[in-house]
Amino acid sequence: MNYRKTKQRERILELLQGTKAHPTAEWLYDKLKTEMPDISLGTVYRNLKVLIDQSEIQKLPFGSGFDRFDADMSPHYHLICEQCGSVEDLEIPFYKEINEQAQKSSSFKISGHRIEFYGICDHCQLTYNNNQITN
Amino acid sequence: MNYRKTKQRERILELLQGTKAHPTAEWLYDKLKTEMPDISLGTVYRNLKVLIDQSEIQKLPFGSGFDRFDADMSPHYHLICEQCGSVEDLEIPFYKEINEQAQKSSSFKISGHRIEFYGICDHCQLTYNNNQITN
DNA sequence: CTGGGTGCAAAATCTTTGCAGATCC
DNA sequence: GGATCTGCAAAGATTTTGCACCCAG
Repeated sequence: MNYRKTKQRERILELLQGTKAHPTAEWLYDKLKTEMPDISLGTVYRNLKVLIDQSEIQKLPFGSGFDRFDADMSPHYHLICEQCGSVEDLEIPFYKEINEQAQKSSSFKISGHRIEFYGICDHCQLTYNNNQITN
Repeated sequence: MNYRKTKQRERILELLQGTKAHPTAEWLYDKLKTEMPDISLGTVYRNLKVLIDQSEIQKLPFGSGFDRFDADMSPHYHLICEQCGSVEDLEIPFYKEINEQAQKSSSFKISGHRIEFYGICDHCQLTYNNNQITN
């Protein structure tokens, strides 16, 4: 993609760089509407995608995708395949201590944590090269 | 809530206990439809909620909620307030080594990880008691 | 000029909910 | 019998996309 420079994208990046609020698309949209009354939410989403592609920002995905459900209630971590989206359990010990370590650096009252590892699953490792070629 | 025993809920729990796939609601719905052709997605979602309330299962939330965006591209972790949903950066060193440790226990090709800490933010700690009473 | 970008609105995706009838205890 | 549950369908909530016009390079 040969991206151009636009006012909208420029301001979205500036807003994100100027806040610690980890904004949602809606938050950015509301801010921008005061200075560009005609801007649309679609434009915000499209530009966020471009900025991610340019590695200017990152997405913390809480919203898109599917919720998943797990009958294993023991504390454990998950592996997520970036190719096919499959989720597996990771068999490593649960780091209880990490909560206390985090607590030292924050005024939050920390009650728990969650770790997800990202990578490529067995099945996709076998077919990955093919996919690379055909994409 | 005084929950009853129903075929639908029973089977949803059995299916979740019998798989390592970390299913989505849709996956469960599709499986169930072969044995209960009239079951609805709404029923699946409602029962998942009940099972969570009963601590029989847990939700891995990738879908509900809002995506958030962050212009800080350095590897870092996040704190999420369970009361108000606000997100803050956590100032602790990034554990690069944890990827290698996880790699030893998995055949995934691991490329990264993400940690989120859950707790109550400063502001909500101040108002928490009030909320408890009024809720 | 021309391909990328925009606003608008409709559509897509995932989840929740109102309602009337069915079911469990 | 009455509270809980169900199927159905509509509504919510969030994100994506088609289209016609616009604008940066």
